[in-house]
Amino acid sequence: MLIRIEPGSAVALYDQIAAAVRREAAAGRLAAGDRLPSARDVAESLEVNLHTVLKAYQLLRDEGLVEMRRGRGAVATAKAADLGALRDSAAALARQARALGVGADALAALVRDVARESA
Amino acid sequence: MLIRIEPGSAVALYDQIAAAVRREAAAGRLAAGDRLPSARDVAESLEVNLHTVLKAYQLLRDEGLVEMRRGRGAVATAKAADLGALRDSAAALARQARALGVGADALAALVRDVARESA
DNA sequence: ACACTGTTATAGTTCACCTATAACAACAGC
DNA sequence: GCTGTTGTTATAGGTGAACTATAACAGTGT
Repeated sequence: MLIRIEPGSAVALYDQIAAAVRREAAAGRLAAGDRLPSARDVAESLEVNLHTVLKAYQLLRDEGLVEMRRGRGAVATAKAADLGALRDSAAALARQARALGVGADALAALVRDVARESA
Repeated sequence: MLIRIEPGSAVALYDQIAAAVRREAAAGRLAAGDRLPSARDVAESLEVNLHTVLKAYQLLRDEGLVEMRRGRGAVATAKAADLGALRDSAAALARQARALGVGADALAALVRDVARESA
């Protein structure tokens, strides 16, 4: 499983890591039960602190995409696989936004706002 | 024009203010040429620093939603009105996400990620 | 037993965010 | 032209999240 980050980006490192995992799930490359690479491995690979990776994993756990236990690691849930359809819809929205000249950050802010209203 | 914020929220104040303006635009309550309330007025009204409001306005300017000049204030552009259709699509996506149990923040992160890929 | 995993604790650094104050420059209206 | 309003720029300080570093702890699988 490939995780890449941009160290100089404005988005937090743990957010980038979580997003990378979400992307994998949404692309259908994460079946229920699949193990994520250990936090220590990812930390070493990305040259990042262990806690930063764990924070990303815990964020995904709060979202219900993975389950975590000591000794066993982080395991993808059934919910993770459901993200595929959502990603397709999101891509359609992104195309529409791009046609209107609306950037990624602005669109994300709008979506977050709308999603919170209906919550 | 009504702008409300949550002081204790995790999202930055200037982001909340910008989101409130985007919401107004997306709801069709901002025609091209309409003036936004002056930054000083908003700052006093929200009990927030002037710079915080100006940062929100400058963010909207970078997105092309408003134009700003000294003495004249911030004025909505034609692009602001186009957000209506986008908001409808975003609402549909939000419903789909909600059905899958995906939260607002996770959805926003996914959308930002997808939108950046296609950029 | 042993190596591996996440969990928790403590402590320090860095930097975005927010505030506060002040002066400056362009526009609108009288 | 004068005056008040507006955004712009500058400087400075406080606060908290993010990130790092190190260490010890506690389940899990082999």
